[in-house]
Parts: sequence; C-alpha cells; structure tokens
Amino acid sequence: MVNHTPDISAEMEIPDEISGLRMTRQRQEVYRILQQERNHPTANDVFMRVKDRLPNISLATVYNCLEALVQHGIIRQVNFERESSRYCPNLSEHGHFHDEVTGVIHDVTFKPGACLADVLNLPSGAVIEDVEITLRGKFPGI
Amino acid sequence: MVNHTPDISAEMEIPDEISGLRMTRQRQEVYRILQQERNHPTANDVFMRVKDRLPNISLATVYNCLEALVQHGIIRQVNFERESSRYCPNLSEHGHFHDEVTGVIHDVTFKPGACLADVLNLPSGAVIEDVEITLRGKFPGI
DNA sequence: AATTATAATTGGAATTATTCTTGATCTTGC
DNA sequence: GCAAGATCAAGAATAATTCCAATTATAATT
Repeated sequence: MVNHTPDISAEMEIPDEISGLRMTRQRQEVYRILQQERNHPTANDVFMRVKDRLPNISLATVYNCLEALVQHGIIRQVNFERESSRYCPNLSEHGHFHDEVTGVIHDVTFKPGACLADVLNLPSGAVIEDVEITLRGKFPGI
Repeated sequence: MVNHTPDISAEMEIPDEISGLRMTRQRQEVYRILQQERNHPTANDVFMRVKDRLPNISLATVYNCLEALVQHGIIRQVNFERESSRYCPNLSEHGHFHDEVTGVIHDVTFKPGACLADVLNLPSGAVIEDVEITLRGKFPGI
C-alpha cells in the first residue's frame, strides 16, 4: 500500500495520479490543503483556503474534488451529528473526539492489537466495510 | 433511573410526564410510534405513521416532539453519514450496524464488561459525554 | 498537429432536511 | 375564569449539498 503521509511544505509535489485518480490542478490544491490543515476542515473551509491559489475555483468543484478523493480512498469524510462534513487525510483507522467547548476535533487512535469485535456483539455473518467512532465531550477544569 | 422499556400494544398507556417533559398528545403519539417501529424511523417516517392518529399534526411538530424527547433523554437521535436523522427508543448504550444492501439498521450491543477505553487511546483528561459507533457493511452470500 | 472523445470545472439553479417565525390554541397556576 | 407560558400548525427561510448545462481542459487517435 502506498503511503500518502504528507510533507508539510506548501510547495510539496503532488503526483499526477494517486490510487488511479488523475490529480488535476484543483484536486492537487484541495489535497494539499488537507495535508496542511490537519484540523478537519469542512468543504467551505477548504474552498476559502484554496482560493488563494486558485481564485476561480468554485465551491461545486471543491465538493467534486473532495468526493473524488474520498471515493479513491485518498482522504476520509467524517460526519459529526448533522454538521457539515469534514475531511481528513489521516487514513489509518481512527475515531474522533469532538471537544464541545472549543469545537476542536482530535483523532483517537486504537490501542495496538485492539479489535472492535472484542468489545461489540457484531451481527453474525456481517462483513464490516467501514467503522465510524465519534466521541463528544470536554476537558473539564483548567 | 426510570425504565422506559416499552409495551408493544398500540394502546399502551403513556404517562402525562416523562423525565420532566410534559407528554402532550402529539409527543405521546410520536413516542408510541418509536416504541412500535423499532427500525429507526426518520422524522418523515414518523410523520407519515402518526397521521393515522393525528391527521392534523405537522411535520414541524414531529420535529419538535422528537427534539423534545431527545433533549430529555427519552429517545436517541442517530445519524448515518449525511442521511436524515433517525430516532431510536433504545436507551442502553449501543452502536448501529447499517446494512448497505437492505438499508436495515441493527442495534449493536457492547459485550458485558467491555469498555471503550480498553480499545481506544482517549485524549487524557477528556470527559466523554456521548459515544457514537456506526458500522457499515453487508451480509455476504446467502 | 488536428480531430475527436472523455473528463473536469463553473456558476447557478434545485434539492433536501431541518429550523425558524408568527399567530393561534391549549394548559396550568392563581 | 383569566393571565402567563408552553405548544402547535403552516409555511417561509436556511444551510449544506447536489444537480445541470455550458464551457474548458486533457487524453487518445488519426
């Protein structure tokens, strides 16, 4: 499996193709922003940021690019309640902790060796295609 | 804690008040439908069903009732991807398995004694207020 | 290199789920 | 019974997202 772990530089090279997806200029720039903004931006966040480099890009294109990247498994789409979808370049299996107070979203990794089936009574015979674990809470005290 | 486990009868009595929420006729009927329809209906599903008994009820009222019930911890709201919210009278901690083929949603219970913190690296100091676990997949073959 | 075919992008309109607003109606405490 | 407050109905408004038709870019073929 190819490793898409990012370089932080704004000028990082992005290949012409990733996982079979032709990386057009727009897709490159959208992807680049996700690599830089690790705070789970919404489509609109990406749109505003990307306009610095592609002033004529449209919001529809941002949605299209994000969808293409998601479809090809290059990024992940994350939903919290009914809020706008957020996007995440972290492909390793992980959940999210949503800080109610600050709105910040933290990635939550699995403990090594941990397996969901140890904790849940999965329907027998079911093949799990995707798992979404979302925690909501806060950091009390200071 | 009070046990709201339901009776299946369409004529089951619903008290005038639950958890401090005044149970108006509309709220009673909405709640009754959730007790009967254990398949995680959407607000619109509830709306269509409830019209049998309250022909003049509006969709906005169904939304209001559902929200009031959720706010008072009488039912739970469950979101899958960006689809319509669904509602669930099962208050015990559980997740959901969403069958991609049939669209059916199965409750997924925790194994006795299981604890999320055994599996996840929770952010230290975080107090978890709510957990949402959603699985998507299918039952292959017959 | 020109032509054709295919895919991507734009901008705006359309859609969908949900919330808001306003006035009417019901409930409850006095 | 009456005032205050809560709830309800109906439709308008909103927000996120998708759709659509026209244009542009890219790739494939001659």
